[in-house]
Amino acid sequence: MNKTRKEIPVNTLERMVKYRRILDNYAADGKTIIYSHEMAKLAGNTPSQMRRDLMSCGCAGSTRAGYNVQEMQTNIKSVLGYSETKQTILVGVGNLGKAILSYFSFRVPRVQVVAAFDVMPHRIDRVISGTRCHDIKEMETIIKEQSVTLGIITVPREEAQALADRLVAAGIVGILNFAPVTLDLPDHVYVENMDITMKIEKIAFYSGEK
Amino acid sequence: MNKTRKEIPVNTLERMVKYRRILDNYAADGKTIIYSHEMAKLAGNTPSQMRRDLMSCGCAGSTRAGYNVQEMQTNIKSVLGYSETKQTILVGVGNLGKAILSYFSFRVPRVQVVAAFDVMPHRIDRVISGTRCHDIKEMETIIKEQSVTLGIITVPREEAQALADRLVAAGIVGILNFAPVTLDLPDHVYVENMDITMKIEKIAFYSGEK
DNA sequence: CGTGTTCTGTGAAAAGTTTCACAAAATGGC
DNA sequence: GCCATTTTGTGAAACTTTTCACAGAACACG
Repeated sequence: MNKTRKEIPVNTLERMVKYRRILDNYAADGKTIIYSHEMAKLAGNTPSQMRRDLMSCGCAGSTRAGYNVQEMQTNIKSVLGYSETKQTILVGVGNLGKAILSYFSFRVPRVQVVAAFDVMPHRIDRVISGTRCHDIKEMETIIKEQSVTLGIITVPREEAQALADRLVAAGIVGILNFAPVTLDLPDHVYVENMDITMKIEKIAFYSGEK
Repeated sequence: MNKTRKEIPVNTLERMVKYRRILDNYAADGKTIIYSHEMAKLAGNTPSQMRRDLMSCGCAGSTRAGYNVQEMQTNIKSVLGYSETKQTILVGVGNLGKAILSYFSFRVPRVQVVAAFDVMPHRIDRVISGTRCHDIKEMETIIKEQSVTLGIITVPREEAQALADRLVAAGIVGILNFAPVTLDLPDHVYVENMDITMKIEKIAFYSGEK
């Protein structure tokens, strides 16, 4: 799509989101410059990795004077594509779904959750953290009407694949999947899995070994 | 700790958890052997990566006859350390905390959530998915009494660092952090962050580009 | 205006991970 | 029992990511 984008290493991109957050807080304190070692401390990595990452997004610091916070913010936001907003829906308004709705309502700039869906009658037509929950029957209609491109799946495992198929058929091209299954979808759909189980097992594995 | 463990690449380890899940389902269908390409299909990766990963955990297949499912299950469980159970607590019983409690109550074999904690009086002494929520004042006591080593943080961002410090002071050595901050903790503590924001921004970035 | 110090930017090495490609083994059909 | 086929196991190549190490720029201070 954009030349610059393609060149950014995946891992760097993941960290970039974190950097944006750090810089927002840092700037809120009225600070205007920051050194790579300060940022590394805040981000939990090394100064030299910070500098590489900043290079990737076209941030130039100046020797001895560090990096200009505002310029970095602008660059990072431009790299992450903050100029365009992506319409998003969430399906499955259980505890997890609700938690995520409250998360997104005020924290993710470029992603707008336009609607939520569920099958349970008692959830339908309620508004959670500013997002209305609709009957899942209306899903395809709303996706089309509002040009929704991203979907968040927070339904039980058994229902995830069928739901994902429906989302893709309706035109969704990016999915955040919280169900513990591997979704089998066409190549043009970008899927990320949030595997809570995996993370906790990883901690169980590595903790107490250092 | 264990010689075999150290040699397993991090990424392979992450996938191992997924493999366990896949094999559990696969075995439940009464199947006893599986080929690397079948498993790759189920796991969403390539046959050759599968074979490498299986090598790392000491699984040997036999030419033309594939891998023995039960043997793989045993090996993976032994690599992941399923013989010992780790005591875990969760702090912050909001929507996210509740969602995670229901997740863990029946899905993660080696990790046992022994207690939850919150500050809100209306949450205290309630039982969520089999786990009792206690007053956070009792936290240190329960950690010590029950030899808890892992902690899951699902409190608001502002409270996360102070909470993490308390957990570490009480003896916790592994933390799963859902708050969108970088925790600053001693080296001996293993921390994993679940950064929901990051994942959705990543999807927004990559989707629609393939 | 010169010297010492503290930064950045970056080539190059190192470390980590995935993919390729093919030999060797096992199976089934004939 | 032999040939064609399928599948594993694995060296080696390719690729990705991190770390090292240091030249050069900028500033502070005398």
